[in-house]
Amino acid sequence: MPTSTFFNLNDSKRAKLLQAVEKEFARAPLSQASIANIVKLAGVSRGSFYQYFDGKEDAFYYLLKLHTDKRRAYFLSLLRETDGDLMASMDKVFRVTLIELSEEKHLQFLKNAVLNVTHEVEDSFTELFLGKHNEVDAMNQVKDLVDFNKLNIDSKQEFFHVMQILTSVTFRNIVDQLSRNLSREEALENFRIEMDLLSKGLSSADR
Amino acid sequence: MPTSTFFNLNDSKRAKLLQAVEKEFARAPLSQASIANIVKLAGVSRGSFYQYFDGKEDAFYYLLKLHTDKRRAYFLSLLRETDGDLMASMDKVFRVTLIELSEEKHLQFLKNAVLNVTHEVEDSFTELFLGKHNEVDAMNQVKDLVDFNKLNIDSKQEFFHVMQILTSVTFRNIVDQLSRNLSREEALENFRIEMDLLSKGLSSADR
DNA sequence: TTGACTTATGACATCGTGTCACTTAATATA
DNA sequence: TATATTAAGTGACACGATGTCATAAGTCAA
Repeated sequence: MPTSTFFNLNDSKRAKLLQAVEKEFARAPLSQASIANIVKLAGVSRGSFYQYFDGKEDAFYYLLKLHTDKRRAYFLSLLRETDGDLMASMDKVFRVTLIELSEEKHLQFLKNAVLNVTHEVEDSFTELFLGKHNEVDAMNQVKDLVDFNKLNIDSKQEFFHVMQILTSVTFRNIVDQLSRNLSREEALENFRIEMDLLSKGLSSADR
Repeated sequence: MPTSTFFNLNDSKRAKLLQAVEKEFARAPLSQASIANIVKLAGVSRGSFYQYFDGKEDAFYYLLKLHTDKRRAYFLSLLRETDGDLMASMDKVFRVTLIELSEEKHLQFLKNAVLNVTHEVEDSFTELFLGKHNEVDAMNQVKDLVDFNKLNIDSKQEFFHVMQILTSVTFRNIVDQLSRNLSREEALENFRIEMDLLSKGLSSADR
């Protein structure tokens, strides 16, 4: 996390910094981004950067967190709108993310993030839906909203795994769309097929 | 891919090189590994290294490929043994991988690879089961072996997506085991639950 | 004004990368 | 065998990036 010094900054300076960080991480993936570029863009000295952040990873993950926090809030609002229909909410969030990825100005940053996904990044996306493993609140928040009757589960313990599965598959679909440059229609169709398969089950024995 | 010069090397020298590469990537993840260490371990000059590989990424992915090729062959043999039972084969491959990860000497290298998974690494693992997207052969090899009657699919097109789903979920379970340091029992139990859920379907509506 | 504390700076030591002119070895050719 | 040609091996070097540190500048309260 950024230091308190960073959060003490006045709004405009903080914003300028974040803008510079985003621009650099949009230009290049984490491993190739350079602090020299960030400080040049932000118009601050190299020393200052290290007073705000631990290093470029710190800046990167903070920025990513800002993005995922927003999406997470959106996901929760969807759960409310759909009376806790998990599959429907997941479906909607996927669609909206696809559209945003092909439009919004943050595209290139997110693309770099997704395509160079490290374990931490993937976790960060998992948090999008589940919240931190230790942050019991966040997980419970989702739990409270979901209508379990719409799900084919016997115990509440299984719910956690349903979320794991849905997150893995959804995330993979997003990565696929970006890396294989699928059209939006193709990506949506692929996702629909996989959600159907998940709904109805993969094994004929269980029918 | 390594250069032809590399493949022209005599066996012992090539082996020594690969050993050095593996040792360094076991010590540190891709981004922190250094070529200086590799050449020191292998007893060759820096210039030579660049005559064999394009850079450290090249060496890393080549080594990873050697590992996944082996596992892929094993997966195919399992499909033969189980008369094309996809779920059972997947289950077995997961179990065996877990055991190997906690025993074999390659543990640390694979751990570093898995935990710092970039998109390419994940793809590489997907290839484990599916083969390269362009390598039609490999995908067909799997297709030929799988008993479709055991799967709840209407078309052969859906088979591709079944594989995608199973791969994502299995891969995520392996990552989880390593990153959260689960006991083998916990990891197996989690995986069993998720495979069951996948088999029977997530939605109550489809029952 | 002084002192205490926070913020800002950029030069610097250190390390890693990729290249290149050059040497050495191997192989072919006459 | 002598010579030409091609392949393999080398390490010094230029370049760029990182993280630190001594020092300067700003802020605020007594």
